[in-house]
Amino acid sequence: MSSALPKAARRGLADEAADLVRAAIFSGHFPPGAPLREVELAEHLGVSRGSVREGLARLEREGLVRGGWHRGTTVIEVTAEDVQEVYALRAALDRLAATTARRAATAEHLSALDRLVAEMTAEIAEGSDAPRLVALDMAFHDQIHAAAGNGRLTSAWEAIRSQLHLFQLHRVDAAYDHYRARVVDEHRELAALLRSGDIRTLARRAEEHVDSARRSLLAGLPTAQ
Amino acid sequence: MSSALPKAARRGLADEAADLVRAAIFSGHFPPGAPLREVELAEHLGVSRGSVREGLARLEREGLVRGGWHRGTTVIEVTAEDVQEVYALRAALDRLAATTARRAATAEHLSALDRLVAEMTAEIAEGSDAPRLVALDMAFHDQIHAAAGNGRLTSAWEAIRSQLHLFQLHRVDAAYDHYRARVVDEHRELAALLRSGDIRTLARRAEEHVDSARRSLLAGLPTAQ
DNA sequence: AGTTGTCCGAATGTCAACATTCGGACAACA
DNA sequence: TGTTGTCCGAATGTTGACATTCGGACAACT
Repeated sequence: MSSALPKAARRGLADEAADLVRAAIFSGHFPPGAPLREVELAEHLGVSRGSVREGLARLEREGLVRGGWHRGTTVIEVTAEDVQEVYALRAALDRLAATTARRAATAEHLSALDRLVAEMTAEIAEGSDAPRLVALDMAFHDQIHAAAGNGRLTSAWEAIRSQLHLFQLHRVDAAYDHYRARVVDEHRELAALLRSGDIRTLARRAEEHVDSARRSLLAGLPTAQ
Repeated sequence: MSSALPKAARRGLADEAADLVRAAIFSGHFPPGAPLREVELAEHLGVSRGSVREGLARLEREGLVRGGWHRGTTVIEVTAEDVQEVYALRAALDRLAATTARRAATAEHLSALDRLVAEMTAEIAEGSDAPRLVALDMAFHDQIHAAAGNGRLTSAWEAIRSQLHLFQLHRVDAAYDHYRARVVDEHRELAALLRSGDIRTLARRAEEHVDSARRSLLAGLPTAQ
C-alpha cells in the first residue's frame, strides 16, 4: 500500500471511476469521439453501473464527455469551434483569477508558482516529456486559481480544466517546438506580475497568454478560421 | 394539457425531480440550510431514490445545494462571502457574454430583449409581484447569454444562475424599492448598448450593472464587509 | 464533572434486475 | 430505385433491496 493514508480515499467509487476514465482519455485509450459504454466500463473497473453512471456524469460536468437522453456518452471532439469557446471563456476566468490573486495570494502560493516555473525549466533542459510539461502548465494555472480563493471561480475553472488539458495535449502534438520555446518565459512573467505587478498589466497579460495558446492550437487544426 | 408538445418532455425523471426541488427552494418551502433527505423527497415526488439522487447532483452542480460524503444535502446559505464570490464571477461572465453578443446577436435576440424590458415596465406599472420581476431580470440575462452563443460560457452561467436567482429574491425582500427604481432603466440601457453601442462602454456597463446588484444585496446582509 | 469508549438509529453509498428507449436492418410498397 | 413502416438488438433509464458510514446518546472510567 502507498505511503499516504491507506484509507484516506474517503470518496465514493463514483469519483474513483471518474478519475480512472479521465486518465484513460488523456492517455489516448479513448480517442475523441469514442463511445463510453456503461456496462463495459463497469465490468472493466469492477464496480456497478450506478457508480460508473455517476462518474460519467461528473466527467460530463467537466465537459470532457458528452451525453444525451438514451444516446450514450462519448468523448468530446476537438473542433475549431470548441477551441474558440473554451479559450474565450478561459480568458475571462484567468483574467479574474489573476487580478483576484494579485491581492489575495499568500507567500506560499507565490513560491509554489516559482517552484513550478523551475520544474518547467528543468523539464525542458533534460528530456522532452511533452505530457509532463503540459501537466506542469495546468498545475501552474491551478495554483493561480487556488490563490484567488473564490470557490465559484474554481468550480468554473474545473468545468473547463479537463477539456483544456486535452486540447493542450493536442497542441503539443502538433507544435511542440513552438510551445517549448515560449512556455517557460510566459509563465515566469505571469509569476512576476502576480508578485508585484500593475493590476491592469496583469489582466492584459493573462488574456494575451490565453490568446497565444489559442492561436497556436488553431494553427494546427483543420478549418481554422 | 399544454398547447406545446405534450410528450416533448423527453428528459428523465431526474431532471424533473431537480426542477421540482428547485422550485420548492425558490418558493421558500426549503429555506437556506434546510436538509434535503433523499427518501423523503423520493416518497413525496413519487420516484425512486436513484432519480432523486441524480436530481440532487444536478442541483449541486448548479451550486444551489451542498453535499458531502455520507453527510446529506442541504440548501446553501446566503453569506456575505458567498455573495462576493458569485457576483465577482458573474461580472466576468456577463462582461464576456455582452461583448460576444454585441457581435453575434441576431435581430430576434435583440427584439426579445426589448420585449423583456417592456414586460418589466408593465409589471412595475400594475402590481408589485417581486418574484415575477426577478424572473424577468433573470430571463433578460439568459437571453444575452443565448445571444452570445458560447456553449461553455452558457454552462458556466447556468452553474451560478440558480444561486443568483436565490440571492436576487433575498435582495428584493430586503430592498424592493431600490431594486424597483433602477431595474428597468439599467436593463433598457444594456439592451441599447447591445444593439449599437461601443464595445468598451458595453463591457464597463455590464460590470457596473453587476456591481450595483452586489452592493444592493450586501447592504441588506449582516457582516457586510 | 469531564473524558473516553461503545452502541445504535438514520441516512447515504452500492448493487443487480427490470423497464424503456433509440437507431439501424429488413422488407413491403409506390 | 427511393421511400415508408415494422421489428429487433443493444444500450440506457429506473427501481427497490442490501451494505456501509456517520453522528449523537448513553454508560463506564478517571
